Amino acid sequence: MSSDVISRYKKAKQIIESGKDAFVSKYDCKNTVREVIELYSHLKPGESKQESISMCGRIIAIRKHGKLTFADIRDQTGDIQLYLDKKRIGDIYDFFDLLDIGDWISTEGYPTRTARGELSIMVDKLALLTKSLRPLPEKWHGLKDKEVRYRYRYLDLISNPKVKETFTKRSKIINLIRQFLISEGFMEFETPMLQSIPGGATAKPFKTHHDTLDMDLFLRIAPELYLKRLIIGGYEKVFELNRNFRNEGISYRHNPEFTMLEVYQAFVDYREMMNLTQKIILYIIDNLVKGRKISYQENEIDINPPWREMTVLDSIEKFTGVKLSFEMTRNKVSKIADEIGVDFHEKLGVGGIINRIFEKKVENKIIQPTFITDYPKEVSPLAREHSKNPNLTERFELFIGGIEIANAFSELTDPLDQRIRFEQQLYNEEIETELDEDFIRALEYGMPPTGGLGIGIDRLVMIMTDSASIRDVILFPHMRSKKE
RNA sequence: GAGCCGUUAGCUCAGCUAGGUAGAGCGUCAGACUUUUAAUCUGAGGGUCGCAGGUUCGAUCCCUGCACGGCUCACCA
Repeated sequence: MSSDVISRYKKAKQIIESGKDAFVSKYDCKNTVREVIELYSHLKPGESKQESISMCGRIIAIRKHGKLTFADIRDQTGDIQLYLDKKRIGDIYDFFDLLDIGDWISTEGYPTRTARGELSIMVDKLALLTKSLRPLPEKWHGLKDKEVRYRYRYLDLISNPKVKETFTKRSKIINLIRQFLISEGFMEFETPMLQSIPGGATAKPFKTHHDTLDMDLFLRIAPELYLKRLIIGGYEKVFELNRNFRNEGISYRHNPEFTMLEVYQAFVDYREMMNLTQKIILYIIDNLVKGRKISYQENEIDINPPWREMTVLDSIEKFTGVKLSFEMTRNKVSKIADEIGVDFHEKLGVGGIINRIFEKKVENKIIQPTFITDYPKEVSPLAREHSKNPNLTERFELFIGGIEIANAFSELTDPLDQRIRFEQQLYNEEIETELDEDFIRALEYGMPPTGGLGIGIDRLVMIMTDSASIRDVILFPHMRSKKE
């Protein structure tokens, strides 16, 4: 045990032996720091106001000057300085010697502005709420070690104000999305996270087992097929905003569990989903930051519409100079892929290879908000065939900052076509799963024309908070366990 | 899964080029101090140098393996 910890334990013992509580059960905190700062912003240096203030907070700095001590405390709303004068509060002043940075305290006093211009509380009463037994990371350099920051995120939140800002924004973004969709007449539902056939996407699922039913279950990779059942059931505007799980690699934009918004609306197509996507993101940005320009990593991104729209083929031509067509032979397309250094699975057809070229050569270059359209049917097993070209689907993806943010399509409502697509998918993907007959059955009862949209919330938060890695917008990212 | 890099005091980091069992700042502890806000000044304590082997008279330093992490790639509609 370090000397810091030992000394804190000693102080805690001393406090308890003196008859005080080092871990009290509650306290009625009447004022927040922000309130106090706003209420008394008018005080001039040297001026005081004889009004009693009662606050709670964590000690984040102590500056002792003999018979005078300054301490900064922090609550959720901000930081404020305490002014302790031994002449005014002899016993409390001595008691304060047993307190450390990190301790939670309650305090009462009156507001005053010091000669140096710092709004402070002249302390009359002060009590310990919770003793902190471990030292917090150093105040000036903060906590930098990424392993410690991710493993002990609470320390990261205490030490790095920007981190706290990021997660505050994340919470607001999620709240704004719900607020917007509900105001537009959508209803939020919760569909199974444990599914017997993981569908709605192609990804390796996490497997688990239910003992009583004695059946294998999978953590969902997407809620899609269940939300569509709700459309079939007669709800016309539905959404779900919750976690998906994919048992795949971790990268700056992939985490095994991630948060997804899925929205379905009856009687509309993917063009309307495009409008909705834009409306959601504009609603967020207008309620979150000033203006519609944000900087993401090295780039300035202009969220102000209209957003660019480009087909998959046009975007490939723009960024690689290569002209492709879905009417080309597989031989020709695969040769081109080889030439520009894109490898691909041998089972892929023309559409699959073109999609692969797009992913490898284009995606991360699309910085400004751009809707990419006309995705090949081969890689869109749940999307309706394009009305003008049977090789394509009515689908778009939205890219911002080089990251795929949204994916949407006019939903495939034809159960016969859906069966064929599922069968092709099972053949192509080598995923150990079975055809979801129950979903086909649901489609057979009739799904109205429907537009569907998925937005990757973690990635959207990355863009909105200028975070380079998805782990910076997930509070507790997964780590290997570490023996201590 | 692969490559590269990292792991030294509570935190942030030096030291390793050329092997001789470790330093700084902040924090801690003791003392001084009635207007500080990275307070200041004086002094003290604090280390299994990630873990395990190997080479060596001697390893934080060189070598091997392992653990954990980071970045990049792979995987990922």
